Amino acid sequence: MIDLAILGLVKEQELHGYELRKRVAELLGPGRGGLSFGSLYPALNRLERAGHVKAVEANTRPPLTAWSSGSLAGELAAFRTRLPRPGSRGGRSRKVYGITSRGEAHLVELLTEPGPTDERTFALRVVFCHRLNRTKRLELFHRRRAELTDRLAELAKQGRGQTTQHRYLRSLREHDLETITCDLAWLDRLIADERPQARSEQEKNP
Amino acid sequence: MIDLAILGLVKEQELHGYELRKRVAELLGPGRGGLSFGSLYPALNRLERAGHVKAVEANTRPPLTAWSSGSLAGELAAFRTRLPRPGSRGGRSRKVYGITSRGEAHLVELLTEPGPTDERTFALRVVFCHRLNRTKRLELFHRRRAELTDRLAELAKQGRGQTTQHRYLRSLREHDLETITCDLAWLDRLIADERPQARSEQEKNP
DNA sequence: GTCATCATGTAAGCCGTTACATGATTGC
DNA sequence: GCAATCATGTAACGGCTTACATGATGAC
Repeated sequence: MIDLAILGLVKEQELHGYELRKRVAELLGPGRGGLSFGSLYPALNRLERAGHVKAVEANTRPPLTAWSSGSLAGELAAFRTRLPRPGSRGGRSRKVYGITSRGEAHLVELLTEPGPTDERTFALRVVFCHRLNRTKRLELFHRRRAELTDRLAELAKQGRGQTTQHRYLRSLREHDLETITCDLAWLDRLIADERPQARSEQEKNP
Repeated sequence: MIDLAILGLVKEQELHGYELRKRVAELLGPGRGGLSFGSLYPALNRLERAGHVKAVEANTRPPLTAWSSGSLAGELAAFRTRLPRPGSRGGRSRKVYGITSRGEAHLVELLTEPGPTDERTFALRVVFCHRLNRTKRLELFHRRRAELTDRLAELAKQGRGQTTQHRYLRSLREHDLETITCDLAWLDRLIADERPQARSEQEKNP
């Protein structure tokens, strides 16, 4: 989880820990919680030792990396202004990290590897899935879809068994059903949007 | 979390660890994961030391406790049949737990105490909220509702900021919005159903 | 000069998991 | 007799949090 978040973000732009934390929290969004320094900094050191990221010189002009279309421009600006003014002092207290080629490969692995995935991780995978080619991306979506239909089946199985659950359990199960159905519809939208013609349609009408 | 699950279940019926695990998994439902023995048994011992549960003699005829209307009857039967046949041998290898009055008080605390609550815990609280009076139950629902509207506000705030997020992040955010809205609608249904007249209406038309 | 914020880290602990060890009972 | 399941536990480890320690920079 944490590795995916870090690699995905430093691939987009060189960052230091403190800023990284903010970005992760923002990326995960409200309800999926944040990330504490106590886990972030050790993770960064670990990734550095593993050669997935490397410390780079704090760059006054961070490279404009490829969000699809100059997105995050406001934040890039904010990041720039927050840099120490050029002549303030020689030493930098911040440690800015960039991704290595090993790190890029690892990022793709983290996005691709199968096995059951929790909500947070899947959300991050979606956010960074533009790093994959369409085939791999569709695999990601379809694997998730299969997982959800399995849950749906299990839910239905449970429902057939005990008919006389009490009020609140019944209500919870109904809501579970709703939630999974909603998630499936979202996935189907994501999958449908991968059809090339759909994609260009969408770009025509924003 | 684990304490809530254990106390809630043993309050309904005296149970041993192995069976308890199954019930918890079933209660949480697919997608919210299960509970390993490695955490369950230590938790039971801890709760026993704390006087929240006590080991009782394995009872061939478990007391019919108050699900609203003889629910879970099938499972009670299953539990009964799985008991060692009366004359098989004197010793029992299973340790059956029942709740104590201290445990009952603690259960209400766990259902009532404020502070941010994760999905699993809230689900369990809903399942066991029939242990609370209507006032406390409504407080539970309203606290959750407030939490969700906060998230909604934060989501809206984020959306106003960066207009040019890329495709997949935008899609994720839209889905987050959908999900929270759906959760809120569910809560509103739960809250509405607590109106006395609504409740009796519902009992008339099942 | 002092207070908030930025910035990096370590240490202790919580809560859970997997893997292992052990043995009784049941079904065939 | 043997395998599957029932049943209880321990040990090691994982991943994350909180709390603590430290210090630079900027705003007023």
